[in-house]
Amino acid sequence: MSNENTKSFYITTPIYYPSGKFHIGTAYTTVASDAMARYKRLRGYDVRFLTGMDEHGQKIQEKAQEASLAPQEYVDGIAEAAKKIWNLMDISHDDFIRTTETRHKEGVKKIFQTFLDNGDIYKGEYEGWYCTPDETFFTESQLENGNCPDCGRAVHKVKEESYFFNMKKYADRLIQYYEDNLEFIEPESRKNEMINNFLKPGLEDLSVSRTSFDWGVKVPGDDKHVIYVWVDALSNYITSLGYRSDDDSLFNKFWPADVHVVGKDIVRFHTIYWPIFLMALNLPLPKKIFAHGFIMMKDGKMSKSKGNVVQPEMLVERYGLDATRYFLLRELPFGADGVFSPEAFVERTNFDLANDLGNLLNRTVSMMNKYFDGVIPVEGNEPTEFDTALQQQAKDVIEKYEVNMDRMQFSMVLSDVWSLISRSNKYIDETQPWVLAKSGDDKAKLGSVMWHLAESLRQTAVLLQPFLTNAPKQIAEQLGLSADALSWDTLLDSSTIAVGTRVVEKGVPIFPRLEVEPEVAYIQEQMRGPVSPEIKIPEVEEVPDVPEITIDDFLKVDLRVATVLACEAIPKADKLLKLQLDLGYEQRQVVSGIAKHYSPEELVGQKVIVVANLKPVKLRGEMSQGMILAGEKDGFLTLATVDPTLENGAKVK
RNA sequence: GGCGGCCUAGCUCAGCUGGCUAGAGCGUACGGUUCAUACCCGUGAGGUCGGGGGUUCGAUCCCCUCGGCCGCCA
Repeated sequence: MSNENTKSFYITTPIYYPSGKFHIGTAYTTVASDAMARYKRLRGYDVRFLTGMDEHGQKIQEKAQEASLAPQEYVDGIAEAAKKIWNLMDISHDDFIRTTETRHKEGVKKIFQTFLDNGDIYKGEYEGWYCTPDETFFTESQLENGNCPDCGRAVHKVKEESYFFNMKKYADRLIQYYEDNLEFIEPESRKNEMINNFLKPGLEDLSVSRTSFDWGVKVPGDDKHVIYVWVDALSNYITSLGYRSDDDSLFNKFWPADVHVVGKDIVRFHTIYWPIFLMALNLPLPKKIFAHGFIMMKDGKMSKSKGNVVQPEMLVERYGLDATRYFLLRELPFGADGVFSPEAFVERTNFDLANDLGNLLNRTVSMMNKYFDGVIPVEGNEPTEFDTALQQQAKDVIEKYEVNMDRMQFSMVLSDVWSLISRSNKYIDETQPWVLAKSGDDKAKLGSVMWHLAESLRQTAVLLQPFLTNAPKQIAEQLGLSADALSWDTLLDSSTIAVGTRVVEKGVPIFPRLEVEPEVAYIQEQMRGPVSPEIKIPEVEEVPDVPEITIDDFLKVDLRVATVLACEAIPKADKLLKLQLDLGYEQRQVVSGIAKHYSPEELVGQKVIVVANLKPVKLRGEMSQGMILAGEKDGFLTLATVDPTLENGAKVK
């Protein structure tokens, strides 16, 4: 252990943006990174695991204002909530960086200054369209029907002085780096996307400052400008290590990072901008960017309006942390999207944890007590074919485990570990200990069977440590083993279980079996229910400045009640639905941007309000004669409803 | 519209550079067992590997094409 050649391992999660809640997707990223960090520690690496919060930006400034808080107070509250949930999830991070901390801000200033000094940054003028709620800029051509392509809300034109980073200068070097480091971006498909969509067509310079708000790090020597999100946020990976501070020993030890774990939505920033910033700083690039997928629900993405948001706290509180972590890491292939369903969660917990693993431990402990007064017997002298098969399985699993762990294929690793658990259950059937117990003279043979079971469970416990944070300890406790018996080095050391080790007298099931239907119903209920009050930020609806109109202006709008007769999606347009409406006096077709909020089926038969005298327009090749009204909140659209007794064609005023 | 990916048993998915009777889990039918959390173990049924064409001695795996789904970009 006291080896000065100990290898280091630096792993990071993204720093999360305080949008007011931590759903299960955020927990997923963090738990997966945690599993990797724990594994590397288990293997003797000197690990540094970083997570944190991205606390600057216009949106936060506004949210704080709405909540009548200073921005700092606002983010302080959320940072506390974040720390609380990571504590709940047993996240073993070594550091928690907040971009509002001095250590970070000082680092960012130095980094920006270097870019300026080296001529990588120049001052220019930015022109584009800005979506305030999304805090994103768009070019003219990116807009959809003149609105934000992400959320469909109105955008406004902005033109401001800005600093730009000259990306082109480093593009070739970056491509070369991709080629020299084939495993830099995983999964590989993400790399192809970056090359085909950004690098091949040529990089555009990146705007790296803003003057429209001031909640951020000021540009050195130009207070009007705030350093914009990506330079600020990405730098956390090195400022947290004390890069260019008085003490940069951590930086020297841990940089370059071994892996930045990110969601697939921010791959571009981590595989293009971040490496280029590092090149401009003349620093080595991270070894790997691993992009994981999203947790989807059966009916698509999680959203409040669909009532399918899963809060990790809810799962942990009712089913325990291990069951929650197990589900996330086992059910979803790391790197691809996966689906959460209450049924799958309950079944995984029952089948894998309760029936296979929990029950194996329980029956083993029970037999030790029944046949050997609770003392684990010694290994037999001559292994039977069953013993050999069991041990071989363990060896095979360990071998695959190491390979797949390095590839961060957590679901595969767990599946392999369960093949050892299954093999152990089968081993009991093969050896039939209860038969051996009856024929008194096979005591040694029976003892050997018991030893093999204990050993196999011990190995399982060792292997599960990166994933489950309680079960391995519980297994060791019930078997009467010390913590030392769970170190990686003991995996294949058959002398680890000390002679005379005594198991607990009564093994309590470590994973109680769940009743399927009530629990599925419970989870569904929670998903529908009000968002947990855990992190409640008072929200005040933004009241936009809209000029007053007269009653005459209003009467120009011909609003009519109509019934949706038919509705279908428009191919190649994921936001648009084509509706056939009955206005009483006529039928007409309207194209509406609500596909993300309503399915065609649920709209048929609905009464809606139509702007009947809107100038017809062609959208995606389809005529739209009018517009249906919907209310919007946080990007979610809800149709304006009408009393069903109002007849089609009735005027609304 | 451009680039890329996917479509394998009822369900969710494995199948590396083409080669024995195409696999796993769940579900299902039947059987075994009792140490155990009504758990565990075994056997069977079930697939024209999206459709069509091609290359090859041989293709789920390569090429072309059609259809459906998805990702990134525009």
